[in-house]
Parts: sequence; C-alpha cells; structure tokens
Amino acid sequence: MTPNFKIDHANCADCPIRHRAVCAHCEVDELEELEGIKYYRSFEAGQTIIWSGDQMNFVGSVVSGIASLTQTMEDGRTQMVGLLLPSDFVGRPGRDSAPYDVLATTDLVMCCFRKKPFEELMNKTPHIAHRLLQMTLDELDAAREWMLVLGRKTAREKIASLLSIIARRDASVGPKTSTEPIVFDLPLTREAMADYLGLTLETVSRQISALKKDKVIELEGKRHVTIPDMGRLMDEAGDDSDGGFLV
Amino acid sequence: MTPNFKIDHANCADCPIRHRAVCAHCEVDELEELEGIKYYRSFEAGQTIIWSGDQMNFVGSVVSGIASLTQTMEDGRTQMVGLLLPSDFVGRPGRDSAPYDVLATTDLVMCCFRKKPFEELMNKTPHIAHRLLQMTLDELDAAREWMLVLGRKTAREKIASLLSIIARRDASVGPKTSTEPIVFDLPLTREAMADYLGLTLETVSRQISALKKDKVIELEGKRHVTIPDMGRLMDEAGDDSDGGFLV
DNA sequence: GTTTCCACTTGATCTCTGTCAAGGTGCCTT
DNA sequence: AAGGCACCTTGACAGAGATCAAGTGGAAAC
Repeated sequence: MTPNFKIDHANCADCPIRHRAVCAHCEVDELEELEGIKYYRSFEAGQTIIWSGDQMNFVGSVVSGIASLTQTMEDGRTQMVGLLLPSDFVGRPGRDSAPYDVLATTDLVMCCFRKKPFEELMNKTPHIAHRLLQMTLDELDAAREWMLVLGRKTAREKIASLLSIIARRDASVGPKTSTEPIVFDLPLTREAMADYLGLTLETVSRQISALKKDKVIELEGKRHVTIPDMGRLMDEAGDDSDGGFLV
Repeated sequence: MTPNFKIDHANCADCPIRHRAVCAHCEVDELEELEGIKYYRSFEAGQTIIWSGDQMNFVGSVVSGIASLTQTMEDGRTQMVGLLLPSDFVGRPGRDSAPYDVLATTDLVMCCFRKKPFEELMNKTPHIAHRLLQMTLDELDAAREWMLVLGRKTAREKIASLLSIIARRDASVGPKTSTEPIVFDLPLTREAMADYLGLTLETVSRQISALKKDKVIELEGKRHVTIPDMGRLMDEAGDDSDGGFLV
C-alpha cells in the first residue's frame, strides 16, 4: 500500500495538492500556481460527468461521493472499469479525450484543475510527473486485480471481493484490528454492483441474500452492511491471505 | 494510437532507447548511460521470468517473442492480466516487487536495464518519466478495454476480440487497407488463450471451430490464421466501429 | 392515508459455458 | 518405423448464472 500517493482530502478540506503531509516536496510557488487554477464542481447522482470521446479539459480528484468509469457496447451491455472513491485522481495528463464515460454514482464533489496549466506545472516540476506515474501504476494494479475477479471468480466470490474493497477503503480510516466488525453503507445500487462485477442485478441480489443467510454479512435495510469477521469475508472472496488490494 | 511511445525494436536491432525515430529527445549522454546498463536475457517458452512477489531489479522491453502477466489463485485458477508483445515495456519504476508472475509464453528475448541506474537516469531526465507515464496510461487503457471483454462478452466475442488484437498488432507493420486479408501465426496455445479470456480451453477450441465454420477466419494447421475480412471479425468482436485498441 | 414509484427480492425456466471423457494430429525421439 | 507426448478437437452432460416474470417494501408525493 502506498497511501501517500493518493490525494488525501480527509486531512485537507480545502485543496488536495497543498496538503504538506501528502506532498512533502511541494514548494510554495507551486502551491500558489495550483491555487490559481483549481475549482470545485458538484454533480448529482446519476449525472454524466464526461462522455466517452469528449474533450477533457481538466484533471482533478474526488472530494466526496463516488464516480465510476463505464464502457458501454452498442447493444447496451455495460461494464464499469473503475470505481473512483474520495481521494482518487481523475484525468489523463497528456491525453485529450476520455476513453470511457465518467458517471456520478452518488452525489459528488470534485476538485478540478484546468488541464493546460496543470500540465505546464507538471513539466516544470518532475516530482509531480513521478507521483502521477506511481498513481497510474496503482490504478493499473487495481485494474489487473479486477481482471482476475471478472475472468475467474464465481458470483459469490465477486460479491465478496467487492464488499472487501469497499470495507477496506472504509477501514483505512476506521478500525484496524481484524477482529473488530466493520460497518458501512453500500454506496452502490445493485445494478451498479452488477455492472462492476459483470453480473446481472438479480444475481447480485441473490448472492447478497446468500451471504446474509450464511452470516458472512449482516444487512440492515438494503444498504447498511456489517462485516462481523473480515477474515471470513476475505476467504469468501478467494484472495490469498491479505490480498494486497490497491483500489 | 501513440506508437511513438512504444519502444520499437523493428528498426533498431541493437538498443531500443537509442533509436532516434522513437525517442527524438534523447541526448547523446543519456544514450551512453543507458548503453552502459543494458543487457539481454533469453528465455525458453514456458519459463517463468519473475514470480509474483519477487524482487524485480530490472526494467526492460520485449525484443522478440511473447510474455504474459499472470495471476493465480490458491486453487489453481489462473487469469492472464497482460500480454506483452515485442516493443512492450516490462517493469515498474519505483516499485520493488512484482505483483504477478511474468511468463515466457514463447521463446523470448528481452532487453533489460538494471533498475537502479535506470531510475536515476529517469530522475535526471524528465521526458523519460513523461514517456513512462504515457506508456502506463496505454497499458491502463488496454487493461480496462479487457475488463469489458472479460465481464460482458460472450465466448465467441472474446475469441474474436483476441484475434482482432493480435491481427491489429501484426497489421501495424503489414497491410493497411481493411479489404486486404490479414495472415498471421497464433502465438498462443489454446490454454493460454483460455487464460487470457477467462474461458476453458475446450470452449476456446469450440469457438475457434465455429468461427472457422462460419468463414470468419480460415485455419491452416492449428496456428496459421487468415482473416479474409477484418471488418467482419470486428463485428463479431462486438466493438463499436474502429475500436481503438491500444494493447 | 393512500398512491405511486423505485430499488430490491424471489421464483421458474432456459442457455451458455464448464466439466469429464474419449479420441485425433503432428512432431520429436529412439 | 514405432512410440510417446504435447496440443488440440469433439461429444455428452451438468450446473452457474441469465432471462423472464411476479411480488415486496419503504419513502416520497398527493
């Protein structure tokens, strides 16, 4: 895990990049330049932030809420290819157009920088390029981890894998011992889960019911989840020992 | 497509990075430094180049042959998460250990650089970091494209998608008109194809036979493939219009 | 208070792909 | 030339998940 490559809004309500603990090498003049080009955007759940193929004239990061990267085939089949949680980076320095739709899965706030100035700053300050490389390698690891999920796991294992990822992300700011129950609200509809896992929403629903019946998870309402034993969930996900997730 | 971010051995029998047409910004002193730290390694088909979790003290690129990045679950299920064709980059600057096995799928020659000196050079010359970022973004695009294949495509579409990728890669140095038939030798066993596509080798075999029966492809022996109509194959793959593959 | 709507659940059935099993083909060895 | 082996094909059957179709529950709207 390399949490310091993520932009951490938790400790930094204003601007992500100016946060010293995350970006220790930042010089004051860089910060001021970034300050000048940053702005915030809000989106409602279900809104499309960027359409596949569109020009993308900004980069940024998720402040709150959840966004997803989604590919759609002509006949309507869709596959989510990335899940963007708070602190995740959005954008493709050096690229003009988006290769997939970016959707606000929940209400969402993003912190954006106009791409041109950001890229100029990046060219001037090598360590920003270096950090972006590390972040991109993290994303690549996460994408490849997910290829194993999509290609080889059963529906039950897929659900367990997704719950693991969300639980771990939450757990990174919550309890650290594995015996302690983990509690969170599912930020995705059953349909969004299905799109991420390459399943139908009916199968998602059935497998969640099965995991509940088998006491791997507890459900209160449709979204509020308790994981009494994280190790048990990881076993169900079929990951070796501690996994090593990076999403 | 951004072919100039790939290291092109086709025009450069000796050392990839010194090739001016590919790396127009290279200065002579860089080349000499790279020259000093480069070396070649050969592997036989089936050999493991790097085990998941191993220290990885080099970066490099494929000169000839095919390598694959493979993840394996405890019970033996395996998923190929990347296919490395000639000119593809191998390695993770800034990372110490490999997150998956790297296998020589065919006999293979790689051009390697010791990682430490390569990283030092990278730190001194920003445009190398920039190129690596672009290459990593390409890999990320390819991985996400493949997530759609794994999650939502049928067995027949999966096979057609794989054949498309291989045909396109070959076609980039071959015929350019879409009416001209494309001919190539499959560099993968049926089992390797199955591991890449999240299928069993029996299903791969059946679908190849079906595509042959339907005249989408022609087969001579088990590996020699002719694509009489690339457009037809792309339709079978379910990709919108021209696809935009980057693998 | 009841209506409406949306997200979700559950059931019945179907189908694609996996599993198990039996050959086939061509190459390399001896 | 014969044998062995790796790679591939094909068949029969089974099962996981998709599809089609009701039905439930809870919150917002009227």
